[in-house]
This record gives sequence, structure tokens and C-alpha cells, in this order.
Amino acid sequence: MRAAAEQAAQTLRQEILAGTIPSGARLGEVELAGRLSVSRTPIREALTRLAAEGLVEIQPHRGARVVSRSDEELREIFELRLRLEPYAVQQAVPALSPEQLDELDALATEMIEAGDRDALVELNRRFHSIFIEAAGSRPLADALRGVTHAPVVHQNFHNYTPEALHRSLHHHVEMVAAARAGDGDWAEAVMRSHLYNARATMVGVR
Amino acid sequence: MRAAAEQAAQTLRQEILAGTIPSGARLGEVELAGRLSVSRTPIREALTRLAAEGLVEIQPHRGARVVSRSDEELREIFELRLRLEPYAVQQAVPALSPEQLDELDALATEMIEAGDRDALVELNRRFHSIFIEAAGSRPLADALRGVTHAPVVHQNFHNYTPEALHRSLHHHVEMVAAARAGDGDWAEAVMRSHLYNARATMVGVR
DNA sequence: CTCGCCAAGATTGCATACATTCACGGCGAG
DNA sequence: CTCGCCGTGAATGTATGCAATCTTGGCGAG
Repeated sequence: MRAAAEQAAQTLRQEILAGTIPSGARLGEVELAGRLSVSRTPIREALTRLAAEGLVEIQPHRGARVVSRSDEELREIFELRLRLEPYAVQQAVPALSPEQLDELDALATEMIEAGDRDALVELNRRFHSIFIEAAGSRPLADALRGVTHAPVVHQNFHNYTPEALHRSLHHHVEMVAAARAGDGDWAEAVMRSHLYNARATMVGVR
Repeated sequence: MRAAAEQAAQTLRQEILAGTIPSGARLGEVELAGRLSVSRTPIREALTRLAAEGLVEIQPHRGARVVSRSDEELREIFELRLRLEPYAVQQAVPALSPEQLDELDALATEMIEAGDRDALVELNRRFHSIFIEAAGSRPLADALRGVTHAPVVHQNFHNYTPEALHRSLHHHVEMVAAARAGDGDWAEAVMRSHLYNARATMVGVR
């Protein structure tokens, strides 16, 4: 969007998703302005945008904080994803370009070979994003935006048991296979399994 | 949120939804600032928020415009609503307060008695909002926000045939009955019918 | 006559100053 | 000693000025 504001928003988004800025932390405008070397104006714009994405919460005259999701909200987020992402995948499969298929393949492989789980978070986000983008529906992408990069969801990537993690990573591989076969129904089914598997971990942690 | 910015956002939202500001219209900052008697700063903030809600579109250095949805996007919006709103209704039914039930009842009745279709748009929005709110899921409400007040969707309220409109209004009544009976499954089924009925009108118009 | 370039005007983007509101600590009454 | 009020400081909210970018109209080359 606007150069400085866009830059600030991206930086903050990354830091929040990566956990560099912890959940619940206060985001002072002057502090951020100083740290990112811009004035308060683009900072305020970035915060407004992040608030719309559901990453931060703004209270009038009281500043912005990184949202902290309750267990209940996490469960609700998975209910949403279960209703939207399988559909997104089914729509995406026939529309995937060869390049996108290759990238999905690479990501799935990379995730299996990746050692630490921190790296998985970003790879996983990109994997899912490709499907959402390929589905070619802006309303769908908008609806899923706030829900796919919920920080805690990805943070809790770490809570997978070894078996659940193994399942999750191979769901990705199977989805690529289904996509290459051009079988949207197959891919949709795998995505369902993928999300149920993830949800089980989330609720198990409670 | 912030007083002036919030005021500006609400005013613009209403004007866009009501069609006072036509789809595709350009939104100059100075013009709006003068008309709403505030400076450009809260105007910019309001526009940023409306952009996040999907009501306007901002291009860098080129200003804001009211979004105009294609027929394809309208279809996609209904696909989304079909996947989320029936679920929302099912979740909402057990949680509805007596006051909310009465309000739903009043709205459903009012809509049947209302003469002109312009009045229906706002009543309909409130009717659906009550269910979404009562579902008690912020992620769900966020996901549906951008999709329920899509201006064109409500504009096209006018495209109903008399029979389709009659069905639509009585779906509302039936949903209230289902809600009073505490039967979430029933209400969900009616909402499905409601949305299919609406979608049929949309695609028929194309 | 058409296409491309250029300059002037207008508009948005960012920075900064001022106004307003909130949070916190001290003081005094009960 | 506890509770409540008030003042001070800090932070957010708004306004405005300046800089950067885009649009538009006109001019000249082909």
C-alpha cells in the first residue's frame, strides 16, 4: 500500500507471527516509530491494518496490544478452517499451474527434511497460501486471512506429538499427489484429515 | 475506536451500503474531510478500516474507490455464506436470549409488513447480525463481516421475483420458529434454503 | 492525424505540532 | 490504615504543513 506503512505492517506482522513480539505485548506508537525509523503516522496505519487482520487489538486512548487467543477461540478458528479450507483446496486443484505444483512439492519435501519446528511454521503458511491463492476467490481469501495466520495457531505447531507431526507432513505430500492427479475431491478429503489431525492436537493441549 | 475516525467510518459505511455513494465512486480525502468536518487524518484512518472490511479499495498514491464486485465475486460470496452462516445459526440457537428472540420476531414481522424494498436491506442485515453475534465466535464474526455487508449483495435485494421474496421473508419467520423451539438443526436447514433461494436470484440475474 | 513526452496542477504519503484523554502516584479525609 | 480525589506525566487522537507521486492537458515529432 503506502511504502512506509506497508513496510511497518509487514515487519510487525512477521515479528508477531514469529513470536518475537509476545502475545499480549503492548505496542506503543512512539516506541515502534523509533524502532522502525518512521513517524507515528505510518505506524498508526499499520496498526489499524493489523487490527483488521485480527493480529492486534486497539482500544481507544489505550493503545494497541497483540491479541491473545483463548482456547475457545482456537477451537472456533479450526471450525472455520474446516468449513473453508477443504473447499478452497477443491477449487484450487484444477487451477494450479505447473509452477505452483512444483512449489507445493518442494515445500512438502522441505518440511519433511526440516530439522527444527520453527522453520515449519513459515513453510506451512506458504503451503496453505498457495492453495488459497489458486482458488482464485478474493472473498474466500479475505475470510481465511485472519484465520490462517493466527499467531497462536502456528505457535502451537510445537505441540504436535511426533506421530501427529508425521501425519501432518505426509498429508502435505498426499495433497500434492492428489493435486497432480487433478483430483479435487481427493485433495479436499486429505485437507479435512489434515485439519482434524491438527485440531485434535489443539484440544488435547487444553 | 477513535471518536472522529469512528464517526467517519460509520457514516461512510452507511452511505456506501445505502448506495448514496455509488459503486466505483472515487473517494477524495479532502472532499470527505470537508464534507464530514474533520481533518484528513481520521478520514484516512476510516478509509483504511473500510478497505480492510472490503468496502473500499485503496491504491497507493491513487486514492480510494468503492469496490465494485463482479458477478463471479458475488457467486463466491454466496459460496462462503453457505458454508458459514448455517453453522453460525446452529451455534446461535441455543445461545439466543429472550430479548434477541423477540427482536428477531419483530424484525421478521416488520420485513413482511414493510412496503418498499429499500427498508428491507437494513432490517435484513440486522436479522442476520443477531444470529452471527449470538453464535459467540469472534473469528466467525470476523470472517463473515466482509461478506454480509457487501453492498451489491444487498443492492440486489431488489432483484428478487415476488415469489422468491415471499419465500425469503417467510424463511425468516420459520427461522424464528425454529429458534424458539430451540432446534438448531431446523434453523440451520432453513438458513440453507434461505441462501440457496437468494443465490438462485443472483445467478439468474447474470 | 496519432503517439509519446513533458510540465503544471492536484492528490496522496509522511512528519510534526498541538489537543485530549488516560494512568499513576501522592495527599488528605474518614 | 484504607479509600477516594486530584494533579502531573505520558500516551493517544487530531490537525496541518511539506514532500513525493500521479493525472491531465498540451505540444512536438513521426
